[in-house]
Amino acid sequence: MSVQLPPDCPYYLISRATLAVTSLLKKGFNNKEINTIKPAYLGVLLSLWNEDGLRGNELGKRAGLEPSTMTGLLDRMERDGLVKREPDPNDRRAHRIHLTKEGVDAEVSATKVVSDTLEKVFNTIAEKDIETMKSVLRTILLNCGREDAK
Amino acid sequence: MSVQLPPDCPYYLISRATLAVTSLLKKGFNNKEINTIKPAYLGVLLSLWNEDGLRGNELGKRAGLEPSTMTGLLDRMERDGLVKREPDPNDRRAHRIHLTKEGVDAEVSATKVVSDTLEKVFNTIAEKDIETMKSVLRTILLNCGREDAK
DNA sequence: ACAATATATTACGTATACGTATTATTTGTA
DNA sequence: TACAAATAATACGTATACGTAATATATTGT
Repeated sequence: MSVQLPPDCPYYLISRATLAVTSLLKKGFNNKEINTIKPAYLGVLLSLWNEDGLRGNELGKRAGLEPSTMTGLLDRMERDGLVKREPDPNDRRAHRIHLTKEGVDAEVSATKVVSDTLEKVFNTIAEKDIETMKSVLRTILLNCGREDAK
Repeated sequence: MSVQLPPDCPYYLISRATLAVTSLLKKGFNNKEINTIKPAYLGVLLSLWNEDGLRGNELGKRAGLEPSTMTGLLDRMERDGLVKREPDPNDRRAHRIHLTKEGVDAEVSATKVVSDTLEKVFNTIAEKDIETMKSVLRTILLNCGREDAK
């Protein structure tokens, strides 16, 4: 494969698309009753809305993030009042991450922002093409030696 | 479109794929004669190898980056000896960005790292599926209100 | 010609993510 | 059981990218 100029390079397009969608989500989270949520919080929130009290460890795995990334992310989420770290009674190395009331209450409006945004971004695209893209992206992750690809 | 859990969400997959490929490129640039190149430099370098002496301004447009992002990027590239800012004789607000000898010389080995990496990442994927993905990504950029989509 | 506007760039603060090193525990094994 | 190895988390430095505000210079419209 030859090196292509940015606008034709798949890597360029993937990078730009990531930034563009992230930027749209950020805007969505900025003019609502929920202005404490940031795009990076979503991976954690989705996991916790589904199952509260997971370890930072486990949250990182589910979101595909390194442990050292989780530290700062959870710092910001705690600062913004969405979660609280609690000591794990069974393992003194670990913390359990619990949603605060605010974190729980954010689910409805945050979910709406996310679906509205994804709707806007993806609704003009044929379902089968999205599936093709997802499959290609999973293969890319595998080829990069990632387990995240499931 | 409903909010999907991370491993099934196209946005999650796009984000992870971006990080995974970037990480692979970074590794490629780390055990070679060229250890000053970082993935983010590529957009600038590709433009300058093609046409030296562009403005920071123009480089940002071609790479799809904000002007304020270019400042830091060019700072690091100058620090790493790849480019040099020169005053633009026709416009005292502007700079022309010129490759140093090291920047020029890096082309061959850097291009090799990039093609080897992209080869590894994409070669198991059918060409038509890559094209489908690229087309979907361009539509995503358009739906996000980006001009980058060309 | 000059005021208003636009453009090129930088400065600064923040978010996001990594890698490496460190600390505190827990687990597994000799 | 003692000690090595693994695990959970944090600390720290760095890269990457944005947005907003500031500065300097050009361009435009009157």
